[in-house]
Amino acid sequence: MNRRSVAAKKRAPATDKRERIQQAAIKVFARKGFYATRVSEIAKAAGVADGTIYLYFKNKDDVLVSIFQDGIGQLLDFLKEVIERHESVEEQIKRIIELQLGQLEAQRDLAEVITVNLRQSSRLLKQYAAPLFMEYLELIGGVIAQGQKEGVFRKDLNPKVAARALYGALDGLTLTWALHDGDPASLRKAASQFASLFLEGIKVR
Amino acid sequence: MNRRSVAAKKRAPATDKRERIQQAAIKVFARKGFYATRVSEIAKAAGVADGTIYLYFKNKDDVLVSIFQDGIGQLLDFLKEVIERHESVEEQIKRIIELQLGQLEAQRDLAEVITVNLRQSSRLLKQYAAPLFMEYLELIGGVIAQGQKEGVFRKDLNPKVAARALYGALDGLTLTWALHDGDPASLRKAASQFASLFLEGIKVR
Amino acid sequence: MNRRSVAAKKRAPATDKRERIQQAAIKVFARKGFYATRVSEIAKAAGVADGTIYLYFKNKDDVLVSIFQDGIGQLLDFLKEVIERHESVEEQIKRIIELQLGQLEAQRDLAEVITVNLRQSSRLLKQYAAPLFMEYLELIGGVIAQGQKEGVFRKDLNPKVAARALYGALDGLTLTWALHDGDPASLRKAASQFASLFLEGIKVR
Amino acid sequence: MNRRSVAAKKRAPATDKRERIQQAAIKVFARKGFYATRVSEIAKAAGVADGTIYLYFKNKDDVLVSIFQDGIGQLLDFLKEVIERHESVEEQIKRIIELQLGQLEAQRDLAEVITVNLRQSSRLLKQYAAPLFMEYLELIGGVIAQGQKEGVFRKDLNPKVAARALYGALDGLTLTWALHDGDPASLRKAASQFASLFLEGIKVR
DNA sequence: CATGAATGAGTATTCATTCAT
DNA sequence: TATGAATGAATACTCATTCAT
Repeated sequence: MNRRSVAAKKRAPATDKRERIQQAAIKVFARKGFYATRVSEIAKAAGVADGTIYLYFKNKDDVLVSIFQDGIGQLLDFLKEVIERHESVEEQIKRIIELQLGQLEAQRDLAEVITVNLRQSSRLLKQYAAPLFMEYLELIGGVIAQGQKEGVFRKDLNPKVAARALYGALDGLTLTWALHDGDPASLRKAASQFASLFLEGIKVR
Repeated sequence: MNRRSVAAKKRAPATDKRERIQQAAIKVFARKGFYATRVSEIAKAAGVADGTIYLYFKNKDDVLVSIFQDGIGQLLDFLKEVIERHESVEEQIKRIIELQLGQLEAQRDLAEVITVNLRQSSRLLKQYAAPLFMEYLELIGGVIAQGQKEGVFRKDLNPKVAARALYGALDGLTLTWALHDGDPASLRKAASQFASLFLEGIKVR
Repeated sequence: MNRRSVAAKKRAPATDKRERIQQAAIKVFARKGFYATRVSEIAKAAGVADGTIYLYFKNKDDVLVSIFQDGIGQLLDFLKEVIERHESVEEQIKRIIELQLGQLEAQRDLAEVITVNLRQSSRLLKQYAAPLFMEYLELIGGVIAQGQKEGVFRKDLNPKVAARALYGALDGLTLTWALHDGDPASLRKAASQFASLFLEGIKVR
Repeated sequence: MNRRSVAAKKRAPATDKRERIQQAAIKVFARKGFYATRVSEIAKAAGVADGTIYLYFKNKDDVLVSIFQDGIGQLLDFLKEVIERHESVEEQIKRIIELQLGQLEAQRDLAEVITVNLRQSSRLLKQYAAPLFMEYLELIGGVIAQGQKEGVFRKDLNPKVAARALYGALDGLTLTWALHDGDPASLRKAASQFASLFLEGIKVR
């Protein structure tokens, strides 16, 4: 404990700074886009020198990737929790929807970075985002497959297709919300409406 | 026909070259992404000199925008046609889904450019894509509202939310398809499955 | 005669066009400067196609050089006439001053092109302008030397120095006039005042 | 002294580099002209990287303008000193002539840059040079006006015209010297001869 | 003679990254 | 760890010139 806190004294400020840089980057990326953002702008927004960024990240790409990984990683953790809680699959789907939209609602800038900026480099998208994406989609697909096995969800739908459609719909709602609206209430309302639409569509009648 | 060929004598070569540049750009953009693509690469792929591109487009951005505008414009035209044909709203939704997926299925590179590359410049996305995008969404929203008026679709769903979700789901299906799968059959199958899911979810019971 | 007029039918329009291009170039050069002027702008101002300019001039430099040569050439011709008229040297100096200022007063744009634009290319200045310049200066120097021989002008002044100073003073008056004033009357008044100043300064007392 | 060296610790290297770039630019501009000079050539001559130039100057234009401003600024400072020393106006005129020619004689390249290169961009000339130029002319004009008030100089000459002619003559002498001669002695001799010519011409008899 | 579409060499400027302090 | 001055590779775009018609 003592050792940890001693170590913390040395690590904490560093972690702090890393996070400060990430937060600054999220803000600037959201406002100007990844390519239009200068490393010096991130540094300025984070209150550090340009060179300092390279002490915490390999390069500019790495800053974006780390933001995505941390963001989607958190989402994955939450998702796993939801699934493990053994609720009904129907309830799980509801939670997934609330989670994805709710998570981002709280961090509009992060939402824009993940939905928009990440696509700015096909290379990054394919290399880093896709695998995590697939993991996320597979978890959702698993829930749907489980629902089919339980006889709750229609069996004539490919779970992967349903999962992709679900994710895409949520991404689309987030995108238009992030670009135009920005009102938290509207996103929450959209979430519940879409949940109803999706569940009615997928449930066995 | 005769008239067309007469007109062609003056316009065809120019239009031809413009289109050749666009097609070349679609290919290169899809492969390397917008920002990573060099103007000289587009020129080379199109078989023209670098400077020639600037006789047909204002700048590199303009090339991307024109691709999107022509692509989405075509989609809009088809969509309007579908709606005007006075089919049932249910049928219209089916056609919209087939249309959007079918249109892109035929042009995988274009699909990737529109779903991925366009988001590479927030500025372009907001400035040029958003308006056409909104028009597209409004047309879909109109179909849904019409269905509600006819008593066919549930009235507890906001047409705009449903439209965005629909578009997003299709975009998501296209994205994963363009990035991973690429098999035309799978996209068509996904289309019919998703149509069923969406319609079951939105119809009045 | 008949043959000449027949030939004229073929040559006249050509000469016409050459001059039209020169006049157009003078206007545009004066307004935007040599380097900032596009060949296409000259073409447009002259009402010809870009390529046509290359039928009458070797290149863009050649257009400027030809303007200078024709302008200074005319000045040289007039100057020789003045000297040959056997007036008193004092009278000749007066005429030179009136000539240089008067010639340009009538063509303000040409004045700016010669005083300002020609210096825009050191290469052109050294290669084409300098020799003609020297000829001009030598003519003036000759007048001064003649005045010294006649005992009218002070012998303690190097004729070359006096000639350069005379030319420079006139150039300076023209430059400020072309850049700021532009009122013909003021240039004429300046001419007579400077003539008085210069002659009083050079005459033997 | 001590204070200067302390300040130097922080400022000197920067100022040093800025000046090194200016000196290099003067050399290259004089040899090749402003437009024909590549930024990379200046950088190479100054022994810095291309990008470094942009840490000290806004752009290529700014390099030229700064050279002129520093050069003419120094001349203005000296000129004010001369005038403040309360010498006779006649003496002041002599000093002005010696100053302008002497100043440049010591720096032939700077002379060529100021007399030739500066005119290469009408825009720069009008925007940056003209104001300082006018200040210089007004100082000279003031000396002449003072001489008229004292009854030493002829009152039938417009002080502004006389000042412009004086400046132009000196500029002309410098120009031909910089382009052809280059012998310091000849410029000094020309200075005294021209001073005599000008003063004899302007003095009341 | 005249055209103007096409060419492609040529360059100022930016900005991610480094490294001496 | 932190800095930020210096680097220099990399590239969109321009525009004088050509040449097929």
